[in-house]
Amino acid sequence: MSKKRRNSTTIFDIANEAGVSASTVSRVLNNSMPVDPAKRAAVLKAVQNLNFKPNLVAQELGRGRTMTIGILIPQSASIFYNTIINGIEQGLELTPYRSLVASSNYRLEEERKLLDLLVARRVDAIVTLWNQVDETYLLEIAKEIPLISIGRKLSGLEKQCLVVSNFQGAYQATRYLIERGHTRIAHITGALNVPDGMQRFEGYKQALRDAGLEPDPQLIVEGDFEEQSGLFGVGVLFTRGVRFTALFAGNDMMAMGARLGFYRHGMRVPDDISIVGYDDQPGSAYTIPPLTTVRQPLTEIGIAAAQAALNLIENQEPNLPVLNTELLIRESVATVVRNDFNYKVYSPS
Amino acid sequence: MSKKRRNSTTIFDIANEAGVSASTVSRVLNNSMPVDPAKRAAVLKAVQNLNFKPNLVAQELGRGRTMTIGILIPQSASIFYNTIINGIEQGLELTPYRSLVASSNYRLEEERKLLDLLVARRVDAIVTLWNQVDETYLLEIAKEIPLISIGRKLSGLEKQCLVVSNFQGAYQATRYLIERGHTRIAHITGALNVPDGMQRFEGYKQALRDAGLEPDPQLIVEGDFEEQSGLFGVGVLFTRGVRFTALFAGNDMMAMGARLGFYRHGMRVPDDISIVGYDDQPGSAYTIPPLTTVRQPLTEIGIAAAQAALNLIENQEPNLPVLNTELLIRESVATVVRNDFNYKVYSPS
DNA sequence: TGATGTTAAGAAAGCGGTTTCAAGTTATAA
DNA sequence: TTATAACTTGAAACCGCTTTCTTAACATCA
Repeated sequence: MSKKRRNSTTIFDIANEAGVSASTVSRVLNNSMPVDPAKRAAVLKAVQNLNFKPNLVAQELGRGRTMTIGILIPQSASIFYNTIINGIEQGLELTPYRSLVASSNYRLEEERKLLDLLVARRVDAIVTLWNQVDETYLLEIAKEIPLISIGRKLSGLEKQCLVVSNFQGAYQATRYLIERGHTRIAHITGALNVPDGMQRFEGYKQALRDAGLEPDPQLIVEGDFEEQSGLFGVGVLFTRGVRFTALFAGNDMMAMGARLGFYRHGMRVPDDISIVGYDDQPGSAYTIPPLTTVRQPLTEIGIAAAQAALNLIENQEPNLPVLNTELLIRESVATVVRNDFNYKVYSPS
Repeated sequence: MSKKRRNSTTIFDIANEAGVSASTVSRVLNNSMPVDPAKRAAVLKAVQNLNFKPNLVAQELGRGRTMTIGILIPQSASIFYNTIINGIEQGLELTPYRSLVASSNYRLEEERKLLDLLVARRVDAIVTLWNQVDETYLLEIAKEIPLISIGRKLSGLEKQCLVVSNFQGAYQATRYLIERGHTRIAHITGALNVPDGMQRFEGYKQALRDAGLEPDPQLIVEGDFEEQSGLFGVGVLFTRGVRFTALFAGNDMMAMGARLGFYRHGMRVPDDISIVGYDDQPGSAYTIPPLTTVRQPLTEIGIAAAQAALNLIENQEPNLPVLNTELLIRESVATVVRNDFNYKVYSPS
């Protein structure tokens, strides 16, 4: 069980081979101090000969810094989060820092454990994505380690939080449908126990009200961000026998589910029904028809988070920007000639 | 720049507080040896009081093992690879091992660098996914560190490689189309400079030949696994003015691109044209219509790889299973009444 | 009861680097 | 030419744990 693997050539072997001291080897390898060219060459040759790879673990311990930014995400098999991670890595590219990602797969206790793990690994900073850990615990950690929170506001730590307004995005989407002449706009919400779902829901309602339309409970179905619930939601709307010409889905996955629902009922998009999604997930540009949706600047978010984390490490202001959503207009929305007295009526099959 | 963060409470602080030696603290924390219950309690209390989190880096150095499996993937923002990673993590769940993933984003030099990084981090084993590094280099590494290669055969290391037959999957898909009465089956290939693309292409051709159909170059377009090339491929087929009733795409993304192409030309799927994809990526069950596709058992691949890596660490046979593809029949294929003299003819709008 | 075998627990030696410290060299200035 | 400053470089301490070595206390057996 506890076999050690203590064999690798060390800095001392190099020192031997090159006829210098270990300190010198270290200095050559790190370029941390001037070294006699001849010795430097000797060291480099020895490194070559013995195929020496410095032990990063030892380096980290010796230096007391790991040059690592820990990233905590809710789910690894998600392009959404991974796009942000890509952004973070882009932001780290020209620095000596690396990233270390941990995924909780939506399990709360796991999330906390992984957070502990990152701390135990002594990462130099932590970036969390839509985490759900108790705020007090997180604040505790933030006292010790530079922390950036994406997708979740932490009270007292506003400057270290980056949240793209869901409200605004949903408002934008709904507003757009209204402008295209839709007045009966259904909404399949995201999970309402997470802020994003709720905030998008609020944005939807506000846009309606601002246009003088009262949100109709009959047009609202609670979903959970999964395709399944989009499909199901359409079923619910149909069994309610309610009329609507457009649907705003809490995210693209549900939009796709809903779109399948319409397909099953023989309804054409956008001719018979318009759809707007949220997230612009990869593939949304290739749905039938290409989906109009709200895009969050994921890569930019990642880059900004990385920069902020670095700033924090250097004891500077995080300096997070305000980022906004963008409505990507594709082909899933049709303009309707507004006619308040003559809605089309859709009924199940 | 080189500010150290040498503050955290150590095992010695605990030892002090608890009135025991550091060794004892270690023994309590690791349950590695029996310790007097009173002292154990004292240690545990001290750990509580001082909110002690052992330094993982120091542990790793001290033990000479990191309890970490390094994973090298070509792209992080890909559900395909991440599903395998999930599998690996599942396979590691009940063990003391953790995973560390590194993504090269399809950059060859980066791939090699990351491999070096994993080695430098002294991971206990490495799992590579469809890597492209020079084989000799990889074999070199495999001599030092237990290595499992997924998606790529390494000569001389067959037992440590897990490759699900692309040939078989493609054969299966094509065969299915033939069985449903299709004889004019187009193929948009994957990137032909990677084995997967080529092997699927071969499987397609073989299935045709085995059915007495000669592959028609006019029906074949080279793609690159991206949606874009699927869309483009359909355009090419149309401008060729060639007739076909079915399309086998090298993967689901290209199938989606192609599907959009058909949509643009006003063709219905599957009524006018049948499609089969490859990979069963998430969302493929929710395309319009739901896509018939070839599934690779990704999670199982991951689990198997994890187990094999662990075996290797324990100096046992890797024991990788043979895993097969599965054809998921959904709704994108129609049966045609076979009529060799009366193909439908499709021409660009 | 004395000799021997077990055990618990502290001291100390790693692990493989980095960095401080001090000494030895060489360059600079007077 | 000599005193002094500026570098290079090796020795040694250190990072925070684990693990071996040793010793002291205690149990076992004849």
